Amino acid sequence: MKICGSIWIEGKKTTYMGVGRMLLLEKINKSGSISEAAKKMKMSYKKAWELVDGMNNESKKPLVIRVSGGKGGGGTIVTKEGMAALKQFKKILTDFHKFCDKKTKVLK
Amino acid sequence: MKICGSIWIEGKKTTYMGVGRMLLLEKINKSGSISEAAKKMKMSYKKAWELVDGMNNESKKPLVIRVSGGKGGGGTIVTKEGMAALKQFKKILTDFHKFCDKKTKVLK
DNA sequence: TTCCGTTATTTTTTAGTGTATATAACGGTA
DNA sequence: TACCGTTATATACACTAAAAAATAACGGAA
Repeated sequence: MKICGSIWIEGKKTTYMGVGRMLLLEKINKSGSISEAAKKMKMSYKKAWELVDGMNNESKKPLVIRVSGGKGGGGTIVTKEGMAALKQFKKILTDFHKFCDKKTKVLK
Repeated sequence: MKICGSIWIEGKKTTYMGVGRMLLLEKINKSGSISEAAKKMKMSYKKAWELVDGMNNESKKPLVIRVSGGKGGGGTIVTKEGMAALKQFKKILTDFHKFCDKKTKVLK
């Protein structure tokens, strides 16, 4: 028996940040491309684009900046705000895992 | 912005206890019937039966006892162990809600 | 024996969600 | 201008998960 769970940050209309979005942002940050990140995630480009678009809409300042056309066809970079959001959520996530582990020990 | 989440107790093969199962058990306890509880939950009987069956399988001692046929067609009662499991999970749930509220306040 | 309402099980239908596919738009570079 | 690889967008398809529906099994009571 083990306590499991999931946690996320809810915005006005949709989810602002969650585990999937976190992993996606990290891969965008590494590759500089939504399409590349989507491949790594084994996720359709459309799905990845929707997640990114949703996050940007929920945030005052965009978490990523997307460029279409130009050198190399364009690309996507994670902004300072995006990196901060990542850090913030990771902290919440580790605390949540601690919470679950603690509750699991009490369980039996 | 608000921290949201869900939490449950995972057994060996499937979920042992969660919010849906908790509500279902409570309604079975009131009505003495899976089919009646399923109606209240606006859930198909099959789904309710599968949840109940799964819980019983995950537990050493059954959380409910089911009787098919007989007076009134049969029925289902929640055992002492079932009530204890309910109480245990409710405690975890309220602590989890506190956790989320606390994290939401820190959020900004 | 027949009736009743429940549990138990199988099959069919439906709804929703993600994927695949195709196409357009973009804008710097050669 | 033509090319390139990306972002952006629409449409059609596939698949899964849930619900709905239909049927069987059960066992006490009349």
